[in-house]
Amino acid sequence: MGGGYATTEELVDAVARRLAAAGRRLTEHRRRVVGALAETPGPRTVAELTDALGDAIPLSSLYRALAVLVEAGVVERLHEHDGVARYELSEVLVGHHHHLVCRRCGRVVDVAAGGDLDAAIDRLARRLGRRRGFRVRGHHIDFVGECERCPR
Amino acid sequence: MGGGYATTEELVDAVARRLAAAGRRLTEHRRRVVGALAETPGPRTVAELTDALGDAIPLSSLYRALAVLVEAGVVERLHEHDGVARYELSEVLVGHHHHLVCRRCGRVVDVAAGGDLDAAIDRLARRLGRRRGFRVRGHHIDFVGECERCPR
DNA sequence: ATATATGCAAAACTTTTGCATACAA
DNA sequence: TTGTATGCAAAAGTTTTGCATATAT
Repeated sequence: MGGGYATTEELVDAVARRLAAAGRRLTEHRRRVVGALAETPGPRTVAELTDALGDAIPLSSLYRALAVLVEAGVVERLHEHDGVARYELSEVLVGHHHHLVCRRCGRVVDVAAGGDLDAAIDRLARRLGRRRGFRVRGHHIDFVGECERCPR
Repeated sequence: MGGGYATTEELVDAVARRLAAAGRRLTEHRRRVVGALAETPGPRTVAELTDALGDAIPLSSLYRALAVLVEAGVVERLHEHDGVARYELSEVLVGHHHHLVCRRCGRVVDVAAGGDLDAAIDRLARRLGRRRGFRVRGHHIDFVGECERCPR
C-alpha cells in the first residue's frame, strides 16, 4: 500500500521523527503501542490494545500515549462504532486506504484504495467542498456490510 | 436527492409505516424527533436535539426514542466525533448522500451523492468485499477538511 | 387486558484530568 | 535542573437501564 514501510525499524524511525518534530519523545510505551498497531492493519479499540499489550500499560497511560501519537500525526482516531474509538497508524505511515465495516459486530478491515477512483473522488470532493465553504483535505470511504463471522 | 419526501406529511407517513412494521407506535415524542431531524438535513447530536426541542423531552426518553427509530430503520446513528453520536434520517427517507466533516469542530454537512461515481464505488465495493469475506451493502464517504467557521 | 411508552434516578462505560513521582535531555 | 512522562485515583461526559407509572391498542 503506497506509503507503507517495509520494516518495523523504518516505521519506528518515521514515528520517532514525527514525535521529535512535535517536541515529544519516543518512549517505551509509545513504541509498544505503535508496535501493536503495526502488527495487523486496521483500527483497534483501546480494549483490544490493552489486550494485545498484556495489560502492560495502565489505561490512563495508554490513552495518553494515543493522544500524543494522534497529535504528532502518527495515529488516527476514528469510527467510534457504539461509542468506542478505534485507532490506527495514520495514512502518512501506511498509505491511503478505506474500510470494510461490519454493521453487526463493528469489525473494521483495511482495503487498499483504488487509484483512479480516488483521484475522481478527490476532484469531486474539492468541487463539493468549495460550494459549501469547506476546504476538503481528503476523503475516506466506509464500505458497510456484514462480515463472514456474523452470519445471517 | 433521490428518495426524499416532498412534504413533512409524506415523511411522517413513511415513518409511521416503518415503525408499525417493527411493531412500534408513532408517538408524540418520536414524531417530534423526526420533525426536528427533518427540519435541516445533516446529522445532529443529542445535545442539539434537546436544544431544538426546547427541552421538551427528558434525556432518557430522547435516547430511547432515537434507539427505536434506529431499530425501525428510520434514523441512522453515526460518526461519533469526540465520543458524541450523531443522528440523521436514514437514506431510505432522504436519499443516498455523503458528508463533509470538519476535522476541527466536528460539524457535518450533507452533500448529494454523484450518480456515476457511486455506481463505480459500489462495483468496487462488492469486489473488495468478496475478497475479504464481507457482503457489502452500501458505502459512505466522508470528505474531511476544515469548514469556513474554523479558520486555520 | 395487554403490550408499549414514559420519566426519574441511578448505573455503566469510555475517556479525561489532578497531582505526586519518576525519568530523560 | 528543567521539561516531559507515568501511575493512581478521581472526575467528567455520554449513553443505558431498573422500576414504577401512564398510555394506547
